[in-house]
Amino acid sequence: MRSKLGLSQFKAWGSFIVSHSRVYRQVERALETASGSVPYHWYDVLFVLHRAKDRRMRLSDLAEKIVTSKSALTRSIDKMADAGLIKRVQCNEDKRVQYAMVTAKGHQALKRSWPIYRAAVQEYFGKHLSNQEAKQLEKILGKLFICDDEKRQKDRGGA
Amino acid sequence: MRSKLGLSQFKAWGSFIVSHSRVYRQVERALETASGSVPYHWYDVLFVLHRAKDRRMRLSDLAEKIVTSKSALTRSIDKMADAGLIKRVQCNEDKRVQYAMVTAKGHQALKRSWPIYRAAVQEYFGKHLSNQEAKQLEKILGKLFICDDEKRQKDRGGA
DNA sequence: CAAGATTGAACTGTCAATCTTT
DNA sequence: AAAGATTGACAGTTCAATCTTG
Repeated sequence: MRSKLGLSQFKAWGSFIVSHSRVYRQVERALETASGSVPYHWYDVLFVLHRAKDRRMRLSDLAEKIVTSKSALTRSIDKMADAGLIKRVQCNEDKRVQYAMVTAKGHQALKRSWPIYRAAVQEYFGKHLSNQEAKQLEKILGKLFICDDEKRQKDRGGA
Repeated sequence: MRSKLGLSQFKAWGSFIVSHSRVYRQVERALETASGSVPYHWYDVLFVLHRAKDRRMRLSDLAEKIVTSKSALTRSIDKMADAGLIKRVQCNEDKRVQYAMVTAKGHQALKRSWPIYRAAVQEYFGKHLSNQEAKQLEKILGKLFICDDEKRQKDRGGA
């Protein structure tokens, strides 16, 4: 915890940026080009909603979970609703609130996309790491955002 | 090296994605909002050009180094040239080739931005990692793209 | 025809402004 | 006035088509 950026940290930063851009793009592309799968961003939305209580979530909460702005989410949700993968539901207690809810079709899309997603993550990421390396990596990267999460922790056992 | 994605690897992937999006955005924003600094993307271009031979590089090579498409780079370079930070230079031997070259003004912009960039990387990334962790991280992440780099290695000691 | 680079059209994400509800 | 969400204007990205040179 020094106040000035060390060389090791700077080099690690470089690897972080480069590895992410390479790997992420490849996974993204794998999902885009495979037939029967949804774009990464949609996958993410479906995945989070699927695990949420009643398979629905407030748009604000969803925007925090996945990482987008509210306005971007509004637009994604519109498109996904057009595609029939999710449904908008108004909240009765507070009419400002909109829920996004996975539809049966959305659930199917998630199930169809999962093998493609899994295979891509394995190919471009998992394949290159031993179990030990993967665990180390998770632990180290966790330090980068745990501080944030402690602030915005509204996630009450929603795993 | 298994053929199926393991749980450790999948969890590491999750950390990878989340940590990157959080950290990267914050660094990006730090550069955008600080006065006298250039956007991250421009910084990256200036940084790479600055270290290149004669402070210039072919657009194709540059596009490979930083991670963008050629068309995106063409447009960035145009804007940066408008801003006076880089200069386009035609190649005499092969008139298809365009070089991008850092100008004095570009060099100054790089120097002005560096402390801001360094501070942001330290604040949102380096601060959270010990030297050992940083080294481990770099080593592990290196495995993710070394395979790619071996294929496209045209980088003859350009460090 | 291939390689380097550029352009146009379409798309996506972002900021600020706005609308509704509390 | 603040919170949740949406919209319009705009900037940046991408794909395919194009232009020029080799």
